[in-house]
Amino acid sequence: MSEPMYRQIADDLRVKIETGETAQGAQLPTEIELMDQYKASRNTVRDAIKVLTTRGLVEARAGQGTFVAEKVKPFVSTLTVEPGAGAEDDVYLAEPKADGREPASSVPRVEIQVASPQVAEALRIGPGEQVVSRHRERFIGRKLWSLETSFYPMSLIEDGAARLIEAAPIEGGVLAYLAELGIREVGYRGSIAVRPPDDREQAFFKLSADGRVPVFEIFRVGFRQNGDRFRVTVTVYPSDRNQFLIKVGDVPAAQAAPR
Amino acid sequence: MSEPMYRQIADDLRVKIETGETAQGAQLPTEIELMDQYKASRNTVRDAIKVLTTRGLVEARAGQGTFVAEKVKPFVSTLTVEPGAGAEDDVYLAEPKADGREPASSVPRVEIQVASPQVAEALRIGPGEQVVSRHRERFIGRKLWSLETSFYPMSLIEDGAARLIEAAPIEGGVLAYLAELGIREVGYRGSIAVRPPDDREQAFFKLSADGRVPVFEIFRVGFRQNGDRFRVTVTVYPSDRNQFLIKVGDVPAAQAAPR
DNA sequence: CCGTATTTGTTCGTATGTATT
DNA sequence: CAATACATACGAACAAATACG
Repeated sequence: MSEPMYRQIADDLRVKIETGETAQGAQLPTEIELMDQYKASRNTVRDAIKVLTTRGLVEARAGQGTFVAEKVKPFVSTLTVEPGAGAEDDVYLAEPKADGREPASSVPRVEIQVASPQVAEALRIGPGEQVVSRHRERFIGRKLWSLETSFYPMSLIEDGAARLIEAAPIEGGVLAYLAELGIREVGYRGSIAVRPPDDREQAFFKLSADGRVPVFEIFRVGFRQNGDRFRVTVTVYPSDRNQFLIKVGDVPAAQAAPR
Repeated sequence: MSEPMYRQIADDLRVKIETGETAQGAQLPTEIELMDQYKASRNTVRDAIKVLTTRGLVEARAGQGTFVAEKVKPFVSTLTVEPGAGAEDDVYLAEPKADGREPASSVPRVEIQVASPQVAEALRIGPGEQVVSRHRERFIGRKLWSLETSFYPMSLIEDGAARLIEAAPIEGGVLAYLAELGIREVGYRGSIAVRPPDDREQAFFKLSADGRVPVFEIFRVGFRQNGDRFRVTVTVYPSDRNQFLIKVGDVPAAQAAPR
């Protein structure tokens, strides 16, 4: 016939979920019960459930059952913040504290590394040159929010930015600290891509092991007055609970209507 | 012991693909051959391949075989284009014509619709009010690139923008046409999210039926001089072949180093 | 803490259907 | 039409995680 049985079952269950007939967080019928309902074998029922799992509609937990996934309220971050505006931290982001959720960061892990080809290219330094890497894990409330790594060329240290290599937060933000030293960011360029998470990201964000939930990778290059590139920041966000805003030109201050 | 066999097989194949031992576009061993190689049953081998399919690493074609997926060169679009700059079409995007790939659009499908709650909210019109919807399919070369729908409040038509309801392209772009009528966009706000594709999108972009490849949804609201919202544009891109740039402040004109 | 029942996870075997060459 | 390769479907068994008395 036309549609295979497992997809028909999946579709039937999907409709029940999307119309709310099966409530969020509620348990689906067990595989045995579904076998009965649809007169199908256990493997076929499982194939149907796998479709829903891949779409993120349900979550199966061994020993417990299969449950309708809870929809998470996305974090909204603004990408287009005028440089130098405000005492921002390592990020260019206006944090999503609007609805009372306050972002926080781990103490940075600071390393001196040989620049990866991508970072070297972005900073316009030679391959094999060293950079300072400052890596942090960021939270909102108790929720894991993002992984962020900034890379600075060693020349900044030689120019006096010694605190960059201290494994401690720089209060007021790195940008403010560098500005004191005369290194001002006058603009930045960013790219936004989506890719499957690597193992580290999967573990940190507790993403499903099947790589179903991709991550945003935001790659930013900061420019100083003379046009030099003085910093690269790579931030990774799970795509299922994040959303980004951009503003261009004159826009009223009122809140956006996301999604 | 620990790792199930199908994941071990998947991992082994993944490494072979990522190291290039199995070249792009090359055919994987058939399921029968893999059964032999790994001393596993056909179902187990298929489970392993399903993992790779979900990650987008391979593509199975019935009757032919399973092949290593070709990596597509992403289209890069700039999101932060100053309004009024250039004669852009229905989009706010600087098109990715840099590498000789020219974007093209279908003739718009124009409809008068009752605004969805989201569109109504974004345009700040009452629920149930009507809007003009202009929907287009966009290509780069022969590749499917994006689906775009713009919504305009009916009040624009009453103010003289009659050509908005013609099912024909507006040469020079809608923005330029509206500007002639004194309706100028002075800024916009956009949101970027990622979600699984719906059936229409899956069919149009020829995305795998399992919903593995999510789509970008870019939602933009345009503002005019008086702060009114006069247009909402929703553009959907497959996330596996698109990437976005933003520029803020002073950035040199040179090309970015994406990814 | 232990044992048992329940539920999903993994693996096998087998048969048949469908797409492609 | 036949051969090949993936897709769907069933049945069965055991493992692993969890819940509960």
